[in-house]
Amino acid sequence: MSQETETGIEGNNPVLDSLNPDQREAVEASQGPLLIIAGPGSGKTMVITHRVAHLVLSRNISPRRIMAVTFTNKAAEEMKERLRYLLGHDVQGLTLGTFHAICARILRQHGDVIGINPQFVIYDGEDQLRLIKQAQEDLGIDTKHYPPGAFQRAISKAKSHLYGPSDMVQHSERHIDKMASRVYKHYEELLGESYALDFDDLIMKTVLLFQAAPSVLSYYQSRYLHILVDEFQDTSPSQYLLVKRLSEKYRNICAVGDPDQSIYSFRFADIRNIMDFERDYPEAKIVILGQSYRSSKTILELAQNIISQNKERKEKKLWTQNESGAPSTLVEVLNPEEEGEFVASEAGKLTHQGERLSDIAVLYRTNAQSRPIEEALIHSQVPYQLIGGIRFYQRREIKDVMAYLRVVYNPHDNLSLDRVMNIPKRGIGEETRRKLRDWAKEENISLYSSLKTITEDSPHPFPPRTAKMLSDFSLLIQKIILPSYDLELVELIDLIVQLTGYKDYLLMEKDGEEHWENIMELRSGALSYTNPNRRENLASFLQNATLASDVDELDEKKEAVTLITLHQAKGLEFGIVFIAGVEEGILPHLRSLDDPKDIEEERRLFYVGVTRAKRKIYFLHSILHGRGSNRSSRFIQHIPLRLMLKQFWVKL
DNA sequence: CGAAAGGCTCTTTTT
DNA sequence: GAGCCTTTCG
Repeated sequence: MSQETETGIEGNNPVLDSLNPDQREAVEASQGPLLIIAGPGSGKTMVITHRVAHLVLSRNISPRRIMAVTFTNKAAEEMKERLRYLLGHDVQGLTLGTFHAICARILRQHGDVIGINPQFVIYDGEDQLRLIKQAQEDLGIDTKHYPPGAFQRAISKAKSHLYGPSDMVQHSERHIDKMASRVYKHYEELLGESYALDFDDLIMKTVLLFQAAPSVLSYYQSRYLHILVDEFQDTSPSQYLLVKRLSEKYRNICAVGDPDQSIYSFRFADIRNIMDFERDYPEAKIVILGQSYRSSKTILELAQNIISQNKERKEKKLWTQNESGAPSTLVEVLNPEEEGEFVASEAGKLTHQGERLSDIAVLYRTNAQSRPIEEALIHSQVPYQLIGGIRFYQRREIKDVMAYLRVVYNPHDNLSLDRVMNIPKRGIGEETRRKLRDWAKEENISLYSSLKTITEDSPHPFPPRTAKMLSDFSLLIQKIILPSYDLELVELIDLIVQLTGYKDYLLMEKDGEEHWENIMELRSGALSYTNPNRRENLASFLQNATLASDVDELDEKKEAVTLITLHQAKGLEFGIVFIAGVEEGILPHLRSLDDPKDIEEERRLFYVGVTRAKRKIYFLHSILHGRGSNRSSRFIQHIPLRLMLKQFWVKL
């Protein structure tokens, strides 16, 4: 995939010479708001990177004065890498990262203005759910009748729109909304007591900080002469407001995205942001990147054929100078197991034809679909790498150790302390923990503080045996916390594992070895944290762990088939792409069937999948699925034969 | 009151 | 199959 210079004049500007006229325009327009609508494979990442390089090299703008927001940490890393190449040295001072990472940094630095402890910990979805559950219990709201997940969603939605608990009921008198508002309010109190923020808080509180402290806002506004936002179609209202505020002074905001690839509405991303952009910045320059350097003509045409069926969209022309390429194939198999077997067998054939496994991917709608494919690949000894599923940092044993580390970092993190209190099992059960929570609440102190006051002759509400267990645990935590300031991160992990007997605990259970190996992997990850400031090390280790995404783990060079969800595949490309489960009920997903808007999003998701491919796509449709039979997806109903062949696959 | 074992339900996508 | 809950035993 090499891109030729189209100017015909051999320049000496490595930042501009490799670009086509549209890309070049997008890179060079360095004054005022700019909206780049970038079709799949149109060199979007290159444009953003070169734009930054151009600002630094040709416009003499200090990297310190540029902010670039990416969708994943991996994208940020890659961008850093390419900038290093273009500039010939490391970029110093550039603000580059995801919304969450950038906001976390701002809040650690200036959050104290609105009462945020700079040592805050970040709660992920699971932590969030447990805390909401606790909030419900405190309020006496039955968690069975009112599932915590529903409140979690409601709260996340509110936060993404910058609504506080009281805003929730303002527009509604419904019983359930009132209840949600109460849960939200108490959940906030619990977060505050633990010096914790959830994902949505990172964005929301940053906006609130800017509102409460104009001087802080003005500092950042003056600093950031240029702001770039990638994947703009997937920003939430709070994220959009954030960049809008930040760019108010210079109005040099560059938004890059593709409405046809908007697939995160469930995370409250709002496609309207990209429309609002033109309204909010009427003077905005708009550049459309329509030339694809990725896909063959056949694939691009097929993709257009699919996406053009969406009603809610603006037509945009895509073209390519790539060759026509082979038609794609719709493969009908019997069941999901055979889907896997087909992939395994075809991957074998493809490698014989000179394809590399690293250039093959299997895309699917739901994580659960990966299993039969994995099994077939294992059986046929085809190496693969699975992205996502049960994420590394989400595994129980990893979260256990991380919880200990969090307690060391911030002993007031009640949730983590509560988690760790009986892991490994040390006789402090559910009932005792609840009693301790209630007691701490009465005394108006943190769990940690209450734990420390328990001695033989101090007043406490526990029977002697239980009190002994609690004070023993308290001493154990002291033994970890006290030396922690003098220990390397790895030594700290070792100390935790050793003092708690965590290894034996793990090995007692089934698959213990496997779990223990994960701990060892965590340990080797900790080795790379070599900041002489040990607190800083711990802080960034914890933060990176919670903000890490699955795609960050992807290794493009690895000689293995990549297994990945359609959502996570956004932004990636592969020579050969298999899309599994191209069936009604899976793609489009069952849960989207009754809302045309959701169907359109599913179609965009399918479009994202299709446009990952450079040379060939296999659509897999298994006729039998779980309990019943499935029709093939409506998304492939009207694709002409010259673009897509049909094939029945029968296992030999 | 805690731990272990067995039965139950539910399962979209994720920073 | 994983997490959640109930049951039963210590």
